Amino acid sequence: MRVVFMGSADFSLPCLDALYHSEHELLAIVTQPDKPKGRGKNLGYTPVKEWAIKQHIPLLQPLKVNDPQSVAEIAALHADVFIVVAFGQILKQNLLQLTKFGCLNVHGSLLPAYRGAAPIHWAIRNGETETGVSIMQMDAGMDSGPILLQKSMMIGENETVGEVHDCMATLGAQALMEALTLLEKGKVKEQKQEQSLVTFAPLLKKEHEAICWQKDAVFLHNQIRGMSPWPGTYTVWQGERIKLYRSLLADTEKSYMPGQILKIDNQNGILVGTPKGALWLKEVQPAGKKKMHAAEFARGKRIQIGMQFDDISIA
RNA sequence: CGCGGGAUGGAGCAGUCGGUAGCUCGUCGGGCUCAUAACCCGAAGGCCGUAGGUUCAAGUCCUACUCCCGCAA
Repeated sequence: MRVVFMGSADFSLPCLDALYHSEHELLAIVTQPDKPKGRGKNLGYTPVKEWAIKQHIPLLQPLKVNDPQSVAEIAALHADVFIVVAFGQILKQNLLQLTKFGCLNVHGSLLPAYRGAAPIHWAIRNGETETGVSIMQMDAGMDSGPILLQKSMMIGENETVGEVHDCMATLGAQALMEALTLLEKGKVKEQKQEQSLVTFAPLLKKEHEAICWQKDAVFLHNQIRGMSPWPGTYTVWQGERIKLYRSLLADTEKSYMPGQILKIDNQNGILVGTPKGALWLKEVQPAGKKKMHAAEFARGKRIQIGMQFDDISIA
C-alpha cells in the first residue's frame, strides 16, 4: 500500500522501521516542526525527523497539518492509507477522509481504556498489571475510532514507563503490520469502542511530578515508576531538588513519619516512611548531577537515619 | 547570548583566611563466624577537567576552554 506516516516521538520508530522493511511504500513522513530544545536554545529535530533524514524519506513539517496548504500537499501524495503514531497534532475530518483505507492509529493502551496523551504513564500510575496496544481507525474524536486489532502485555510490579514503552513500541509495530495486511485483504472486522468503558489518560502536569510523602507507599511507588525515566518525579532534600527514578516497595501497612529516613542500605538504597507503608529509593538524581544509586547519594550528603525529606505538599 | 549547579583516588562527597589533600563506600590482604551483603585489623589507589596567569607557595584567587547535569521550553 502507499503509506503516508505521521509521527514525532521515539514510539513511532519501530513502526517506521517495520514499514520501511515491508512491501508497503513509504511515500512521505509528516512530523512536528523543529522547536527550541535543550539547554541552549537550539532547534531540535524530532526522532522521527532524524530517522527520515537517515533513510532519505521525503519529510513534511507543517505548523498545523489541518491548514489547507498542508492538506493539499498531503493529498497530492495519493496515499492509500495514513498511519499516525505519536504524532502530536489532531487530524481533522478533511484529512481523515482523504484515503481509501482511512487513517490508522497505534495507541498505547487497550482501548477504550486510557484514551489520550499519556496512556502508559497513567496505566502504571494506577497500578495496572496489564496493558497493550490498539490499532484503530481514526475518527474525529480523541482515540475514539473503531478498533481493528489489539495486543496485550503484562506490566511487572517494578517496571517503569521507559521499559513498558520500549516493549510496547515493538508490539505496536507488529500489530500495525498485521492490521495493514488484514486491511489490504479486506479481512478486518472493526469493533466499536464500548462507551461505558472509556477512561482517559490526560497530559501529565507539573504537579504529577512532585512526591508528597503523605501519600501511601504503593501510590508513591507507582507514581515514581509511572514517571520514569520521563518526566521523572522529585522530592526535596534540604532545599535541593532530587529526582527519583526507581523505587522498591518494602512495606505497605505500617505507619511511619512521612518522608523520614528509616534505613540506609548499600543494596536497596534509602528506606523512606509514609503514613501507610515504606519504600526503598534506589535510583535518584540531585539537581545538577547525574543519576546515581540512592546509597551513594546518602553517603555524599551524610544522610542519617531519622532525618526527613522536605514536605512539598501539593493537593 | 533563556536561568542555574558541577568537574578532587573505582563511586558519592569534604577541603575554612592560598601553605603539596581528607571522609563514607568499594577494592585487595588478614581476622572473627556454621555463615554473611554484618563486624574487627591492615593495605593499595589522587598529574585535584584542560591551558594559561597572579604568588615564595594554588584544589583553594584570575582568565579562556572542554565536558556533565538540573530548570525552563
